[in-house]
Amino acid sequence: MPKTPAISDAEWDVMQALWDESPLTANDVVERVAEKKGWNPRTVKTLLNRLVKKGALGFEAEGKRYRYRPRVTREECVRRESRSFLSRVFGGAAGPMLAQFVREAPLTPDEIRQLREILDRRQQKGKQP
Amino acid sequence: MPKTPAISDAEWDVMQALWDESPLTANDVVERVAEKKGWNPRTVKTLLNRLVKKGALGFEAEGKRYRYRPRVTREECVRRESRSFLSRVFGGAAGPMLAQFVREAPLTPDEIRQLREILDRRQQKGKQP
DNA sequence: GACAACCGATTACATCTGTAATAGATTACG
DNA sequence: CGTAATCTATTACAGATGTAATCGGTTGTC
Repeated sequence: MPKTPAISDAEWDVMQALWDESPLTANDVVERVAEKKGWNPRTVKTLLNRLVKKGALGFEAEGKRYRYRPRVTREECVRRESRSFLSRVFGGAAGPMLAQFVREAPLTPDEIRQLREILDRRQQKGKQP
Repeated sequence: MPKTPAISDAEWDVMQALWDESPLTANDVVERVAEKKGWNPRTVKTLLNRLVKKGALGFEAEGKRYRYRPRVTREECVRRESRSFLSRVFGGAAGPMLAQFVREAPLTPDEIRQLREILDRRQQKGKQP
């Protein structure tokens, strides 16, 4: 497993676009994130470059342009960010964090049902060792 | 409501100490976080200073030393970080985020029960319009 | 073939962060 | 009192970040 590099706020937007669909050319990425974020296309190019340097993205040349694609999975990065968030803000205690969100986050009835199911399954697992 | 300033990783450790107990002198804070984090006491002083400048901490002089205390609540900051984390990593969708954590986070049976209860209450609320 | 358009590479630059060290004021000790 | 110890304030400094602009090569256009 390649260690997932640190990915900054702005860089996340670029990664998300490429996790949603890849490979993409720089311009493809610009189309998907630049206007949404109010960024200059140059800014997006810079971010792509940095992400390549960090090893988070790779690319193949296609004629004079590049086609970028992730070299780290979204899951790895999500896990890393989650751990970091959890330890920074909740001292690593998932329970209280979840309690807060489950109490306050906007959730559809369906999502509530799904979460209950997941918890049910976990509870069952715990019962029969 | 004072806008909560951005609080960096290292600064969170200092804030947590002061949210747990305040006011504290610089040395009190050093005692609580420096060794745990392997920081030089100077580093803690720097962080205290920056947090004062940011408006996250206030202090009263007590003789030649200061007694620091938070000027923003933990809740505000937690909410801010949570929103930021959620939108960066999960595009703002709390449902999937919770699903992932509820599936993978280490939770005690008791925590699982509590989460179920919270969900139950929310489900009830939804039923009676 | 000349010039414009486009692309990636390099450079810019102010902030923020992590991590201290030094300076200056003050106080406590001998 | 004078000197050392102790505080806070100021300064340091490299790396990360946000946000671009410029350089240099390639290509498409007339």
